[in-house]
This record gives sequence, C-alpha cells and structure tokens, in this order.
Amino acid sequence: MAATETRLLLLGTVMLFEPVNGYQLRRELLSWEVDEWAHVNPGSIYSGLTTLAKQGLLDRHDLVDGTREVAVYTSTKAGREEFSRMWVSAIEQVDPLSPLPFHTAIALMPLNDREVVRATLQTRLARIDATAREQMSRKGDMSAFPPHVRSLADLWMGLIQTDREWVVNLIGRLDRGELALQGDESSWAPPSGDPGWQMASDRERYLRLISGRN
Amino acid sequence: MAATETRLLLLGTVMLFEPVNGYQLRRELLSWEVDEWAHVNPGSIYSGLTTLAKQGLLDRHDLVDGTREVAVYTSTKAGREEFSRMWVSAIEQVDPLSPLPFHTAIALMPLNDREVVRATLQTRLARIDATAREQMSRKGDMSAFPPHVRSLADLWMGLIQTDREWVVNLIGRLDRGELALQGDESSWAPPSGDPGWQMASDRERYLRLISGRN
DNA sequence: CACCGGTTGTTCAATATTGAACACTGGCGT
DNA sequence: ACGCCAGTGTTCAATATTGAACAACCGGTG
Repeated sequence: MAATETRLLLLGTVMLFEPVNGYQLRRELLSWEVDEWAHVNPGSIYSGLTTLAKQGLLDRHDLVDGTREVAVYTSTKAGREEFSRMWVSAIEQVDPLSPLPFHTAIALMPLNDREVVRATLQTRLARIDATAREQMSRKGDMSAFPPHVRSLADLWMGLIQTDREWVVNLIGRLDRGELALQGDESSWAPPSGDPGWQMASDRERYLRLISGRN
Repeated sequence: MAATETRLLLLGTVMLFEPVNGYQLRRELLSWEVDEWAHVNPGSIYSGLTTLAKQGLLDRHDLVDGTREVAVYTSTKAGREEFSRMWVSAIEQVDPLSPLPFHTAIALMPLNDREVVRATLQTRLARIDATAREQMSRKGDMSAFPPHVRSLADLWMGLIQTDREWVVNLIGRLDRGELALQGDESSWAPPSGDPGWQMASDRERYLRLISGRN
C-alpha cells in the first residue's frame, strides 16, 4: 500500500462532507485540482472507499434516492481515529522524496484542532533537525559514492530546509490565530459558490434517508 | 503505471551492469540505499524485469551457470532508446510533489553524455521558470480557496526555487568538467571495493555464456 | 558426515491501481 | 415526441505492486 496518501485523502474528505457518495468526492477533488498533485483517478476513489468500508473505517449505506440506488458513505469512530493517527504520522514523517503525504495532510488540516496541529508541526520541526544532523554526520561514508550522488544529498538538505522554514512560518500564523480550524466558528468555507449548495442539499437528503433506517 | 521511476531505474541499472541477474540488481540497489528513497522491493525488481523483457526493452537469457539456472538480462537497442527518452522526460518534468523521477534520473546521469545532460538541465530550468510564472499569475483565482491551501502554493514555490538553485549549481560543475559522465575516462567507480569485483567476474562469465549461443 | 545458518536467486497469491466502459437520468432543441 | 448530449454514479478486466515464502547451494562446526 504505497498510497497512504489516498487513504488519508479519502477518509478526510468523507469526514468533511459526509454523508457523501463517490461521485461527489470525485467532483470535489477535481475542483481542488487534487487529482493533479495527489494522483487520484476515478477508479481509485471507488476501490478505496470499498476497502475502507471493508476495514470498518467507513460505513456504506445503499440508499434509494428517488428512483436511483446510491452508495453513500459516513465515517465510523474507528475511521476517525485512524484518520487522526495517519494525519499525525503524515505530518511527522520527513522525506524530501515523498512529500505527498505531508502536503495531503496539510490540505486536511482543518479537521484537527489547534493544539494538536501545533504540537504535531513542532514534532516535524524536531524530526527535520534530527534528519539534517544525521545527514551531516553521514557525509563521511559517502566518499565512496560518485560525486553526482553526493550532490543529491545537498539537494535533499536544501529541500528539507525549505520545508522547515515554511513550517516555522505556518506555526507563526497558527499562533496568531490566522487559520480556521476545527473548533473555530466557520471552519471551512466550501471552495466555490454553486456546487457547494448542491452538495449541501444532497447531504441533507442523505442524512434523512440514513436516519430513516435503511 | 505510476512507477515510471522503477522502469527508469531498472533499465538504467541493467545498462550499467549488464549482463546482470535480478539478485545482483537487488544487492546493488540496496547498497546505494536506493530501496529507501525510491520504493523498490525485491518483488518489483523481478516483475519489472519480466515486463521490460516482454516489451522488448531487455533481452532475457536463461543461462546455466555451473549447475544453476540463472535469468540474466541485457539491454536491447529499443531499451536504450527508451531509457534516453524516459531520462530526458524525467529531468524536464517539474513537479515539486513527485520529485522521485528527477532524483532517480540524476542518479543515472553518467549514462548520458555531457552535451545531452547539459541541454536537458537547461530545459528543466526553463520549465521551472515557466511553472513559477504560471503559479504567480494564478494567485488570483486562488482567493476562493481557504488560507492553508493558498499557503501550500508558497511551499511549492519554495521547493521549486530550491531545486532551481541546485540545478544551476550542477550545470556549473558540469561546465567545469567536475562530474564523470559517459564518454569520459573512468565514468563510474563502483561504490565499494568488495562486491564490485564479485560482480565483475560474474559479468565476464555471463558474457562468455551468452556469446556461446544459449 | 549431518546439521545449521547465511547467501543466492526466484516465485507467488493477495492486494492495489488504472482508466476505459457501462448504464441511467434529465433537459433541450426541433 | 424524438434524438442527442452532458452530467451522474459505478463497475470491471488488465496490470502493477507487495513482501513473504520458497528452494538450492556453500562453508563451517561438532
């Protein structure tokens, strides 16, 4: 399972919009242009949802909406807990060659509350510094490698430092209360006007259908 | 096939060591610690080799080495051409969220000659600048996105600029003739003393067995 | 010599990913 | 009323990935 970021993204997006169906998620992710940077094709959404449901992290409700059958998903307690674990670990994991989990987690930041976010980002800083120190001390054994490979290590250092500065800046903004998170009023304004309302009304209907025991 | 970097890596490493068997590649990649940063498990090596052979990019020779059967691979003309194409495109492709193809290609740099490397890196620079400009001009439509997402765009910019500076520096070193490439004398000293010699003698034997029409 | 454990070399079933294709709805022009 | 096309919602067969397990060999040790 290379795609820890797909799991994270799906779990998180379901939590943001639940109850929600696969197509709505697809559209939402497209509108964020997430498909471009994370690599999410329509197929992975549906199979991902099936897998998460099978693992008990999501509940699947087969609703009859008008004349149509729709598979609508909600998060379970286990799913929300798993999301938290994965989110923390995606933020804490430092790997300049696989930045996707980190970026995905940042995009899902508002699902957590301020203290957790702050603490986790601090841990990332510590991990970055530890990685940098370790890299430095390993410079010695690299003498056996050809020069262009040693050069790559410099690039990694540079990327890590760029990351570090950005995180420091982000923590600053958090402390100044600049970013809307879970527990604040108005935590996430849906991206654009129109489709948002559409989703909201579907959401209401799905809620009623589910509570109507089906 | 998300793993264009696996194809690139396998094709390239075969070209470096051919004729070579799967286990030797596995060991070589482990000794570079490539398995850590690219994500290469033993399994992918063998299935990757099979696929490349099926596509005519590698030749598979089923040799009898002493009492044992060994599957030994060499590159085909088509394979070497495909490698060049993939290498160029991995260097030219700018994506701060999937840096793996680029880093993989850099590690395989010595398989190309100086002019090609230089020209391709220049193209990357141009692409980086184009991406940065495009990003800047899109800042406007991002006003609909929540602030933490807009923030991510700044991180991307930073990562791209770090990349840029490193590439500029690399081109400088190339121009000063500092890096050993294809066409220079002594293009790649095998990483460490011992296993290198072992590989070399296997290589000689495999060469003889193959030319002995089997 | 019988056994052990490490290295060599590979296969395989379970799982994940891909993207194309399917099937249905609803509106709109004629 | 008809045909058409864009949107909605999902499935599926082909392919790729994973990592654990397999099997054979080699060199020592008791």
